[in-house]
Amino acid sequence: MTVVPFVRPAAESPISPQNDADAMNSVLGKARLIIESFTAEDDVLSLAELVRRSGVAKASVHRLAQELLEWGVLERAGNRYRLGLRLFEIGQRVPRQRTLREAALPYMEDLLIATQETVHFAIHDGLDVLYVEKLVVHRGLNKQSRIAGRLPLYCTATGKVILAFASPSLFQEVVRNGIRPLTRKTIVQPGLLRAQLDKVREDRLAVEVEETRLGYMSVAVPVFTAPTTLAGALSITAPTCRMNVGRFTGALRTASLGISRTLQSLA
Amino acid sequence: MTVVPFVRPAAESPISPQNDADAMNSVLGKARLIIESFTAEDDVLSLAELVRRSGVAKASVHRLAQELLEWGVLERAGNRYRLGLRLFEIGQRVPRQRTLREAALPYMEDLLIATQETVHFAIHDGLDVLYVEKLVVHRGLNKQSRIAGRLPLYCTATGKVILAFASPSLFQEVVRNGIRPLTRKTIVQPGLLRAQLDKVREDRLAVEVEETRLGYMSVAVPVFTAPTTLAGALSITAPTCRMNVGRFTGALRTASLGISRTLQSLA
DNA sequence: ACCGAAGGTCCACTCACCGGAACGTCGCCG
DNA sequence: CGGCGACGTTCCGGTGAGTGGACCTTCGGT
Repeated sequence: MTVVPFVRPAAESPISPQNDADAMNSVLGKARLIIESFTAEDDVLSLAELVRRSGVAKASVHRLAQELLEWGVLERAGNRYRLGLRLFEIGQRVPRQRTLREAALPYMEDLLIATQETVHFAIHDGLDVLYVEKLVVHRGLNKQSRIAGRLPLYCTATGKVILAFASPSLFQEVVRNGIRPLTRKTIVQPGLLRAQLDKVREDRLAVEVEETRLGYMSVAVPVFTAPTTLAGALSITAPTCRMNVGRFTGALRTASLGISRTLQSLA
Repeated sequence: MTVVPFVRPAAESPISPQNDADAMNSVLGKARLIIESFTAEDDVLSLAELVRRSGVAKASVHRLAQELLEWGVLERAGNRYRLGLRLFEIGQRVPRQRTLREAALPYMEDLLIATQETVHFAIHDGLDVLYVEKLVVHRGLNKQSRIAGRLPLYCTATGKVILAFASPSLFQEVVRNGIRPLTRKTIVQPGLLRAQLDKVREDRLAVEVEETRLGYMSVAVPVFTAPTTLAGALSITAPTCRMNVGRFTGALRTASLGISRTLQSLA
């Protein structure tokens, strides 16, 4: 059995300021602590591990787990627990995600075929980009990003698009929150970043060069629901050597227009 | 404002036997009733509508909604509610769905390119198939199936695969539960269905001809995690006139083997 | 001005929830 | 073998989180 350290990193968690302070004297708070004990890496947890991670009393975890089990939000795996299918099912009903995905997916497939590189569609959530959809070409083994994964706004091409078209206060908040470099190429000077964002707004195009991961770069364009309102950003990521900004930008622009049109027609 | 009838259909709901009987005297039960008030069609609900649909007292719905709002499980849209992004995010962490999706998606893209028809990956859940992933070619406007959507086991190609390789008791349960035809071509005689399933097991191939929707048919093949254990089923759906069983079967078999290999390698 | 229906708030009662403690079981080690 | 620690599970009495009826305000229609 894998030994798990007592404290969770809890550094990147954008969930809430009071992580376990007063969330505990409400049933929903406890349920939340239990459910959020699962991560993409540790997806099967024993009761004892749940107790440790959530900080909820053992008897309570046990009782709540039974109830979540009956609901289908949790499942048993041996005598350990994992998140259940019902959660996936409900998660797919989320309107923001569903409409964007339905509109974007066909165009993303076109992009994938045309470029043979990884395609992302990301939206704004807190201080991160949240990947709503991602398509990879065969054997592109990248554990870097995953669907519903998060990355900072400041070091991704999609994030720069979102920052560029969002209110200036978001940029300030990002700076105030601190820019932690992911690679030695990550842009950490707020002034430099701001200058880039001005250019992004003008060109309707953002680029990120090995700022998230060495050896890889991305290009992103905005996707609008209405002429003024940004829905999200569409990007292509490729090894720096294979990147062809000009060609990819054209393909991205075409796809972005198609998605915008689809979104507006079904609104 | 749309008028909503007081009682929900509640016919197809595989959620639970006691729909609102004693689920109400537990916080989680109430939260469940509230969350499951949202459907793919009615995805934005007012407080009053939530009260009507869930059957929970107004003050309680209000209080719980605030808490779910803070969590991000619900979002506000004006002064109405909808399911929130956090739910999508958590839903994508569900292991069963995530590993299958990651393994299957690239091969499904190949299938889409090769056939230019709708591709489904479905798994078994209760008496239904649950679509884990779905790819459609451009402008294939089909509201019939959607990701995380459900259809009965007995009238889908994927469902027949699952029935064929599951324990016989599942077939009995399906029959006992009653076979309601979706079209006039849906097979309703248990004997006939059982004979088909025997053939499916032998051929490792299932076909459905306009049994779900007139004008459309599907072909499905099994996907195994281990030589004995079924992971799910992979299918292609097309208008009857365009269907080419022979060619599509070959493509499906290839993809199925690829997915199986990927699944086994990362297990 | 009146009405009905909506969202939101209040508050005293009470029962669902809590969690410490105890129990049965497993695997490990001396 | 027998003791030990860690685990999953169950029990039960006290209590405060949760409850929901009543109430207030706002808004749109007549």
